[in-house]
Amino acid sequence: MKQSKTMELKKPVRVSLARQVLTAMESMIRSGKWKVGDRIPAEAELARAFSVSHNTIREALQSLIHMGMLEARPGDGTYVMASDRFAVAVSNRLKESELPQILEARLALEKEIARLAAVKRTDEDLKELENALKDCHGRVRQGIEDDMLFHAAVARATHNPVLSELYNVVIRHVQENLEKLLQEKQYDSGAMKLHDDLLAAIRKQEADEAENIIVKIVEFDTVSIGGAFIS
Amino acid sequence: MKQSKTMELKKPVRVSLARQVLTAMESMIRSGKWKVGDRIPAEAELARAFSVSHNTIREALQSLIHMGMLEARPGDGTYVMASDRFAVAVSNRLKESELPQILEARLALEKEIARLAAVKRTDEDLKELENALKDCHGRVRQGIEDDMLFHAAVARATHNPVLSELYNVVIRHVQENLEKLLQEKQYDSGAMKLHDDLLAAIRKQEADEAENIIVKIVEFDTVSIGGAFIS
DNA sequence: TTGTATTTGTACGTATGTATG
DNA sequence: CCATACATACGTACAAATACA
Repeated sequence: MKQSKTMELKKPVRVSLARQVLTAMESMIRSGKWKVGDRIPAEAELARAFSVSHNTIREALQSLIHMGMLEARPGDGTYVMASDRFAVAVSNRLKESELPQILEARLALEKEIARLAAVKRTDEDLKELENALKDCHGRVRQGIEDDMLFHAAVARATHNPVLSELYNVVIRHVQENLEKLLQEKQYDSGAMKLHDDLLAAIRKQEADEAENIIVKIVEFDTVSIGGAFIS
Repeated sequence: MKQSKTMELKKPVRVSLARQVLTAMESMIRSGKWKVGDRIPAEAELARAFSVSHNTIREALQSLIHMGMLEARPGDGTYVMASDRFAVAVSNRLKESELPQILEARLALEKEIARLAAVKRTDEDLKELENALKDCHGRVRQGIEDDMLFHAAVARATHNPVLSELYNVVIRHVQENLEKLLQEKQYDSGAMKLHDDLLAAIRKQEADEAENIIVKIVEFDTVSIGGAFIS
């Protein structure tokens, strides 16, 4: 009875000061003016800079803190912890999920990403994929990290930010779990040849083939994790 | 040099009052004590209820407001707008995305969801799917809404909350776009027979068949939207 | 070890704008 | 037009935690 009286009109004409400060700070972070790890100016200084009160600054800061983009350290300062609220929110959700569920989500995204990359890749994408794969072959030690970068490059080749951003968050969690489980054990990706095959399929723009290869790659990672669990 | 002085120890012993209030409020919303659409108590009342200051309450409220779970209406009150911060964050990200990209994400999720539902469905899941499909056949008018509920039931049958929660957000955006584009036009889902086929495939636990059917269903929706765009 | 400055955390009070009846 | 209730904003003060000399 109260919400839709005259009409279901939105009237965001009025934007609170705290929200203005919040968006200003968020854009400072997104633009890189405040980088991850930086300590931002003290509340009093920000209040002077924005010409608003201490409490207004505090409201904006607390919002960013609660959503995980900033961290306040009493007696020290306030530090930038992340640069993307979407990634933070998805990451927090994944943290309270089981690994098998995350791996299923990864497979869902990765299969379609492989297909789309094969269909939509440009010549520039191919260059980047070749470079990423070269890094994989070069270093044996940091296999997992380079492996992730190659997959991220494939995701970028879909030219679909929704899919690639989502995938990046998911694959980061998978990577962290892989690192925990296979600490000393050489990663040594037996999937290395499969990566060459994947690049070849994407180059030929063969979607079905790309998907089949990705399935094998993900299966490889999955049994690695599963094996580490059992043994 | 500053963050890891003695050790990289976490010390979550100290939890700010505002954060305690925030989590308390968030659990009130998640638990359903504060439902979507409800007006929550005034700030002064909350301050008394939680035995904290007006500003502390305000900090917690503003955080929930800024992340989209609450909405403050001056001279009126504060209302609950959403019940899940993860869903809100994903939804906000989708709002600034193009429909084709959202549809690609939907296809990625839906294909794997169909496979997993076929593999993992229980007899209880089958019951729910049959009921949801019955509703689809019953009403012709609200085709889109019931259609969405059936797909949501399929997602639930995967028993993977990550996938199903993500899918629910995505499909809601697709639905809203469908409704906008096909307002008066009867939805009349030519995909209706396909839904029967999908249920049959899930019943037989045939993953490949379920995936193939889902691809056809999504294609149907996609051309509906595309056609509406062109004409 | 001690003390001091800095910074965040908590709290109260006050004034103003805005919607409702 | 007035009274009420609520949100918004500011100012101030002090407490607690940390850094650094």
